[in-house]
Amino acid sequence: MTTTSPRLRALPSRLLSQAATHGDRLVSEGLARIGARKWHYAVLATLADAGPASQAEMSRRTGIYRSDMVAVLNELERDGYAHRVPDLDDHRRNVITLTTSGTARLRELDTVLAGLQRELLSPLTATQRKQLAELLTQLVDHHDSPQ
Amino acid sequence: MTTTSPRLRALPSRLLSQAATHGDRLVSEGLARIGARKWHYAVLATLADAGPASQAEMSRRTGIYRSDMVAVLNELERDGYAHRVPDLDDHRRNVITLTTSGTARLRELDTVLAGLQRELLSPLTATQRKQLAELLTQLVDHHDSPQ
DNA sequence: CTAATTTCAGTTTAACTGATATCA
DNA sequence: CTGATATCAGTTTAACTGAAATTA
Repeated sequence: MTTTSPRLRALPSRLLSQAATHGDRLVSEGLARIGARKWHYAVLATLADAGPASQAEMSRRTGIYRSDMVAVLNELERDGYAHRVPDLDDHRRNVITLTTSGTARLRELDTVLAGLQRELLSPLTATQRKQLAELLTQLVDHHDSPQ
Repeated sequence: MTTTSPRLRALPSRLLSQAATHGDRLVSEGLARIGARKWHYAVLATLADAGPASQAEMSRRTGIYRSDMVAVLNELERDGYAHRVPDLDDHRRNVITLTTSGTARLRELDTVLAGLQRELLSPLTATQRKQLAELLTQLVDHHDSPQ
């Protein structure tokens, strides 16, 4: 983009925005090539790491809006990666579970995503990548629970 | 947001996205309180730092689309912060210039923005802030001109 | 004729809100 | 009755595309 103004170039919020836009595009395009989207990964990874849950709970765990979660699960179910099963203990809920091919799909997405992250971070050394992750985690955690 | 999955939590592209979203919101809300938007700042700062230019050139310098630049300049002109003057040497162009009150407005925005950046980076030490800016600049520059 | 400029009108996508029906 | 859930329908905003009119 070749920003000309030094003040603009150095503005942290703008640097964050630009880096994030680039990362998002890289990830979106990379996942699109295998017919996936980042929300798919978020749901599959969260199911694998934190176990089955209701849609509302999945929404809280991933940050995807309850209303958008419906569409994501429709797609994952259509493709056979996740299942909705009515919760017998609480009939308002569905229990979302990972299928066997969902687990396989997650492995695939993990591999593809690892490559995309490597591409995104290619100008940085291993130490710098670790530094960046730590700094960003601090920012994000502070925002999640200031004080 | 309390992301539960370790893989999600550690994903650099997601950390970037979340930090950027938070920063953007902070900046947008902060600027809105004084009736400004980040595009206004981008244009005023670029005019001050790199001098008058045509709209197309301003678009290249700031990264704002030529089509969106029209609306931004309409607002800046309405508020008396910038002027459009027809270029006598090239009648396709307008020359955009900063007015006196535009310069004052820029000073105001600089102050407000500095406070917002401080808020955004509040969980980081001065050294960490410098580190973060350097790492992000490396990412952004590499994307602007890979190789 | 080709290319650049300003402008307008429009698309796409993500993030978000609100409301409804069902059930605890 | 209050509150949570799944779902649907819709808004808002930023990022982006396309094309027309003018001039180099």
